[in-house]
Amino acid sequence: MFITIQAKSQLPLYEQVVQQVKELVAKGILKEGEQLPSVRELAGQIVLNPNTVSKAYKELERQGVIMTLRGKGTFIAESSNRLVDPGKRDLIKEQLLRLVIEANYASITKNEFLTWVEAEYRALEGQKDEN
Amino acid sequence: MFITIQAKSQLPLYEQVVQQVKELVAKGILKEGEQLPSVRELAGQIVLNPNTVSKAYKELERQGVIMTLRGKGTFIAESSNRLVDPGKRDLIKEQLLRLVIEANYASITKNEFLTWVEAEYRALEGQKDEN
Amino acid sequence: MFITIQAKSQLPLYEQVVQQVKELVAKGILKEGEQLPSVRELAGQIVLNPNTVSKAYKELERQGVIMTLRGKGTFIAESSNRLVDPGKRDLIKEQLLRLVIEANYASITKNEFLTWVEAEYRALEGQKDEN
Amino acid sequence: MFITIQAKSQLPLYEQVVQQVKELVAKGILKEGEQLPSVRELAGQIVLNPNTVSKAYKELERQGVIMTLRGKGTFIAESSNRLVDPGKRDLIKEQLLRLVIEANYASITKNEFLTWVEAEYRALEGQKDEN
DNA sequence: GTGGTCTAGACCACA
DNA sequence: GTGGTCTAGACCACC
Repeated sequence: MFITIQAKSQLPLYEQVVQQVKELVAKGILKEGEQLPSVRELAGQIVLNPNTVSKAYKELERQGVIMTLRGKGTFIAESSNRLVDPGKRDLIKEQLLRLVIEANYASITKNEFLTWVEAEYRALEGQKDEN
Repeated sequence: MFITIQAKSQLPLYEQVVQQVKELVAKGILKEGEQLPSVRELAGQIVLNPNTVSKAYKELERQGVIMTLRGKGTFIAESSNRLVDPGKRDLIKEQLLRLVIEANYASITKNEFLTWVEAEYRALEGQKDEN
Repeated sequence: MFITIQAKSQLPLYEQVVQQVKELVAKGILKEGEQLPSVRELAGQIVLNPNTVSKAYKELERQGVIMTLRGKGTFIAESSNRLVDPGKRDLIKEQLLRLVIEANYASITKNEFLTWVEAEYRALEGQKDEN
Repeated sequence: MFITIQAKSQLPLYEQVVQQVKELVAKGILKEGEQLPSVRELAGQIVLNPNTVSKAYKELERQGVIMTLRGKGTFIAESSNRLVDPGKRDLIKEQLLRLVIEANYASITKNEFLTWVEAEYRALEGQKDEN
């Protein structure tokens, strides 16, 4: 699992784990049914408090991205089990508005911004056959 | 001043004020030199504690979006005085990556996402003659 | 009277007037016995509320830099009448310490700082025969 | 942490904290990575409201002097992260001019003033090996 | 009237 | 435990 944590980021540590697992799944690097390292194992690898990793796993499970089989371990769930929070679309649109305004203040042009979006979607689509 | 606060949002109240003022300025609805409502006045309008509004104004001043004249009030600053925090571009790119992944999980297609970006940039450019 | 006011400065407007009059006196541009413009006159020139100018004159009078002759006007006082607040030396030393630390954080070298001091003292000494 | 607050000073309490932390860092007494006392702890020590200390820490963080790790505490930042506000040099020069004029009125000679500057710069350079 | 500072005390998310 | 946010209410300097 290639997860890197930045202690200084404003994003909570457990959220960083959540985001990166979701990114790895979206890119097809982690595939359905694949087993994740245990909480303690991952906590050791990325030097985090196990409670923090546990919180990340709980959130991932809530979203239906992973599932825990008691006594067996944690696995990537089937994509059909994913949960999309109601109002998520609106929330994303709202956050996008904020981001565009901030980009505008940072003198980032529309074209530059669009290029970024394209690049990031392309990174996802490359290996995304099963999503 | 058309500012609306959503108590339920995860975004801090003072940040909501900051964002909305920046949006109004970016859209040209608030113009350079224009006076903002006083801290107490705005606090009354949007039903917030004056300290919270004050915090928002302080942050806006730090970013060079507004300026305060002692004893006189608060005004929209010249755009040349704007301050962009170092590393802001990278931060935006990072947040955009997160947003694209979330959009992907919410089944928002690339085209849809791009359309949103275009629309929001257009809303900014529409009235931005003097900025 | 060559006085310029910067509305944006954090220094109070009346203090700016006080400082600049003291500077003009220290440089010998305003000489003992010379008459100052009236409060209203000066307020008109530098576009300030007369109350603000009045406050500046009161402070200058308190420090013994100027004196008011009722019905006649306001004049530069004799230097022997000047008042130095007790503890002023310590206060200046303290402020200098703050300034040196700030200079240090702004990457201003000792030599650069010393050069500035020399230059500013020289500007005062040039015409200062009667101080 | 040797911080002392003077209630009578014209300088705001939180600014006194900011200045003194910057002084301790500049003198090398507080080193990179070192942990600062918690907001509540320092507030208790110097008998201030935690909010006031928090405000000081926020300002120090804004200047890149310290950094906070969520849930962990506050630490001295790497000196490479320091932020110098634009126009800071000019501001310092301006304040220096004011100080020199005040010194002049307080009968402080150029040599005396220069000696003070030298002494204070020396106090900074003495222990600054790793900055 | 304006904004700036400070206190007191509450609640919350994060680790 | 940590810092972050918010409210309520007070006092002050400046204009």
